[in-house]
Amino acid sequence: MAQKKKKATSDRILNAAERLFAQHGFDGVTMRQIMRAAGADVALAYYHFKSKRDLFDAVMLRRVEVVNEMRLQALERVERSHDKDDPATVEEIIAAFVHPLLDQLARNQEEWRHYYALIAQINNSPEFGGAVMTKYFDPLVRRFIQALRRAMPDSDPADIFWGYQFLSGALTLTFAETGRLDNLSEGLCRSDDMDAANARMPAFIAAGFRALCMPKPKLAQLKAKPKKK
Amino acid sequence: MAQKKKKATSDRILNAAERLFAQHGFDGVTMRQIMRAAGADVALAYYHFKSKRDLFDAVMLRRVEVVNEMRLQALERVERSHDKDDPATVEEIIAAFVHPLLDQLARNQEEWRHYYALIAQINNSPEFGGAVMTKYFDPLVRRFIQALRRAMPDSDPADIFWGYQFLSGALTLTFAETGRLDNLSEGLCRSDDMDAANARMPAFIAAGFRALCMPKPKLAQLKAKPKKK
DNA sequence: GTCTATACGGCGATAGAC
DNA sequence: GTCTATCGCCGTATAGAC
Repeated sequence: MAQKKKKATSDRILNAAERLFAQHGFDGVTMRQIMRAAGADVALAYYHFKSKRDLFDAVMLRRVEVVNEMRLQALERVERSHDKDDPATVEEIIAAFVHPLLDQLARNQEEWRHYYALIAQINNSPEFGGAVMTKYFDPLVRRFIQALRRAMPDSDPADIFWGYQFLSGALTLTFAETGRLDNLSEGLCRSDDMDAANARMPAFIAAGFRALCMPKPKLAQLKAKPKKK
Repeated sequence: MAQKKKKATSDRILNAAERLFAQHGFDGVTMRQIMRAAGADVALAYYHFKSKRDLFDAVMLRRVEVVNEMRLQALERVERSHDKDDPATVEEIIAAFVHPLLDQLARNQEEWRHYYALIAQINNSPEFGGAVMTKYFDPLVRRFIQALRRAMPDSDPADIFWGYQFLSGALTLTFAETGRLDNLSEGLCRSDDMDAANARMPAFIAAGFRALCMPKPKLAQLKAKPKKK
């Protein structure tokens, strides 16, 4: 029961921290606010997590393995259904990258939305963005980039990296749920409508990749004499 | 000379604040740090700008009219070179939205890069994102969305708004210059290479819009009998 | 316009009783 | 595991001399 209670408390701390970090940023929140929201004393945060920065890392770590595993499995499922003569399409690869995230968010909104909003902030922060995103996500991203390269074998690698940059920005802004889309569309679209995002993003992004990596002149040239470089 | 000096000081404060807000976020910076970087006393910040939040707004305002005016003129130039029978293309409209920003950044990097990085953070922040971006940018954005609607007259308005959301995310992450692209590509691409971004973004985004708003069945139908609607 | 001095509260973090 | 008490420091902001 001591163990059970420990788990419950540290989870409550993580939940409160996740929500508040996502809403106000790392520096926009104090440990006292977090612990007030968690319903426990400040000292307990330091007992469980040692420091504010370590608490932040714990918040990041808790969910990252779950989503990355889902996405890896989605990619492997796509790859298993193809082979060398029939490579996976760009659409399928992008969908494997995007859908598990948006599905999770659509189904488990209350539990996951703050985590996603936090990722959106981190991804665009010069202070954390480079290092934290690289650390937690790039191993998986490299696998997806390899898959994209196989799907577009004559593309310039730089085009694929830039395409990933655009994908990453589009995806994380969708996570941010800032309400701007709601304002702009005067209520026609809602930032938190993940079904709407899910239905549109893979088509949008895949078309972008194709235009970037396989523009029509190149495509024609490619058909005429393949494997030019 | 008193006036001259006043301008010089408040500009130095704005420059220091812009850089530090962009690097660490609004709450990640203190007035003392800003004024140390500006080489003046803390009290002067309050004399010139009244409060930290007002200083932030002044930082935002200083440049926003410049960039929005450039983008508006680029759009009007595009529209003037077309008419009802020959509407502007999606590529041209997106380029008018994106190019002035990236050009400015490529040419005046030292002066403008921190401002852009700040926009990237704001756009993805639940706390400021919705309100601040709406306030400063949405009037212009509405004009671009009207132009896009004219370029794709049979599209679902919701598709255009979601496309804009993806565009906005891709654009601002490119501004953030977090260094993640550098890590991921192992030096092949550089986050601050605005020529590379400039060359790729309009093609990528325009293709995305087209796939979203004018999927092939619709496109064929459109070609078969133009001037529908 | 600029600086000195200062107000008052909240910050992250820890020691130690229970 | 949990709470009380406390440390030393720094936050935003202002009053008033020059």
